[in-house]
Amino acid sequence: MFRLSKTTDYGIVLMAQLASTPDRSPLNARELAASADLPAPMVSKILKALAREGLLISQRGSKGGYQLARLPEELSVSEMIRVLEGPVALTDCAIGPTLCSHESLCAVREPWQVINRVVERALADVTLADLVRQRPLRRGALAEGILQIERRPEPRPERSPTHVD
Amino acid sequence: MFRLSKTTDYGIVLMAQLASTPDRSPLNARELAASADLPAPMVSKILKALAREGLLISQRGSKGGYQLARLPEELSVSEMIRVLEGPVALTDCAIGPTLCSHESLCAVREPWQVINRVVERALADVTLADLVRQRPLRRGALAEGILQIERRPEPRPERSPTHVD
DNA sequence: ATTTACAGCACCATTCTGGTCCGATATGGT
DNA sequence: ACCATATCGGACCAGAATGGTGCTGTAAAT
Repeated sequence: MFRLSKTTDYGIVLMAQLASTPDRSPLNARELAASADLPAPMVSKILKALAREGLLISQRGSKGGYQLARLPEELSVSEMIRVLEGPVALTDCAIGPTLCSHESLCAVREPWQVINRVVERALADVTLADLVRQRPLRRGALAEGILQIERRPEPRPERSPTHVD
Repeated sequence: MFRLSKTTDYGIVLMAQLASTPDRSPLNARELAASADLPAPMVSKILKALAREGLLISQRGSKGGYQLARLPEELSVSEMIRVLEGPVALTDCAIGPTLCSHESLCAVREPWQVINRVVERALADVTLADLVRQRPLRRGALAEGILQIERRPEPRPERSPTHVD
């Protein structure tokens, strides 16, 4: 269905939770799970991964917990996705050459790389700080595009297909 | 890994193949599978789905096959993805309200909807005609953004994390 | 009537995902 | 020193989704 995994979804919610806490004392996994209403073992697992990858700082022992490793302004959605989900690659050939055996035949490779870069940039342009703010977007060409989209709700009408799962 | 399914990937390649054939006589599943070097039963299944959803016109019997239902300029990548993969929804709450039980707690819902719209629009702005063309992009604010991205290869340097699978 | 080729559907193996659990280790407090 | 608290690093598991196959039926052309 072209969606992020729950792991990533939860992970970003947890990061946002950490970013929106006023003080910077570490929060432990149980507290975070409770305040986000997510399954505790799952939360624990995700936090571990985020710490291992350097997006969170972990503190062991009593009074331990997790803190953001950087300022919310310096943590992009793209990076969180990459850490939890792996690299953004809509198709195999979207990253680079010689990953797909059909290269010589397939004419669609290069356009995919462009599309991929657009999506990645859209995600890189939103930071954790934007997520916990009311009006979410600020800088960059794509942010401008976003605002334009918000103004005109349906620029090119496309019928919603009668798709059944 | 945040990627499209093979079904969608193949489907778009097949659509592109049909868009790039000079004459508009129908191509059958076997021919398409051979020229794209993809497993024939899989190709057949995907073409059926595309025809059922109205993106292709099927012709039965001998000399039958598949044709594009519309001009390549009128078939967007977003639509092909939606037909083959389902609606674009990066998270559960990205579409609308009351799909997620955490709404009252979660502060991240609205930003996700915006991000989702950006991604969807990026995909809606590229048509099948663009995919089979050399210089792929034309109109719209996002297309401009894409060209800008192409000019400056790495606008905001982000370290590539030492991620292992 | 025969051949060609799509339509629909059931089926299967493998992988991925969401979720759980446990022993080890580090820290703070008593 | 000891204990409670928490993270760390695994293994582990059930169920769903994915990629891929096969078969029967039906429409069209010769």
